[in-house]
Amino acid sequence: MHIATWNVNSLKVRLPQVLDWLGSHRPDALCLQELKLEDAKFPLAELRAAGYHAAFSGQKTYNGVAILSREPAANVAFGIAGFDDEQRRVISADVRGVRLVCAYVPNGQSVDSDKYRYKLNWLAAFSGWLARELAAHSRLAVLGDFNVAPEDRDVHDPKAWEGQALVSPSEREAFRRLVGLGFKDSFRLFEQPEKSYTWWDYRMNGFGRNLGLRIDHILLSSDLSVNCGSCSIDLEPRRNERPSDHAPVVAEINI
DNA sequence: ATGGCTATGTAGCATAGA
Repeated sequence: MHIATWNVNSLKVRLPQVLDWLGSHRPDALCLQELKLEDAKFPLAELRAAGYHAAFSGQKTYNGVAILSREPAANVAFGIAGFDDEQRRVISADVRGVRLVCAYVPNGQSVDSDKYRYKLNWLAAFSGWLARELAAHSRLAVLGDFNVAPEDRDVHDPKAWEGQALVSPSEREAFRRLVGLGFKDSFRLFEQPEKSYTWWDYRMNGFGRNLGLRIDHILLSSDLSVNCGSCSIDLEPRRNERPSDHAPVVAEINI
């Protein structure tokens, strides 16, 4: 079973690339973030024609998440139970007996902003809810744009980023606490190339110079992680014309 | 170097992203 996550930064703009990618990789499930479109404009027919079902939670202009799957998803749920949030950032569903949580964690902007406080509150609520989800689903995967680079090796220039949003100690602590509920960062289960990142700034030829951050992750519960055969970042779509600023991450689970 | 680039909403720029 192959599962993947990709922040597409507008599904409207990136739809041809998503369809291409689905065609060449045929994942069992693909989690998308930053759809930036309302549900009425979700390209269901095009995805169905490509052989994929979709569960989605969209929003005009901002946010929006979806789970695409070859087999229809079951038990679709929206948001974080017990945490009221206008922003469409979480969708969950069962695909082939695995509980998938697709998440778009807030960016946080800067550490002295309201958005940063919202991010930390959001992560606390997310962790509390995931603890309950983990108790209910032994086969649980959390995929998405976490907007946290967990360690200095996930940052192209740790000195330059020190103390900023995405790498600040409080965010990293929140990420560690979340993983500590009983997950593995699937990417770190394996030997990986140095300077592996999933996001690069559009400006200053960030991708060409590999000035990136690893902020998109696939977290696996113990029952899944022991059966994880690989996890890798697919750099190819970042080389496309009009690319998303994020690259997809793919994990293979032998179940 | 507080710039640089992209997408959206909406009509010349503002906001957001990371």
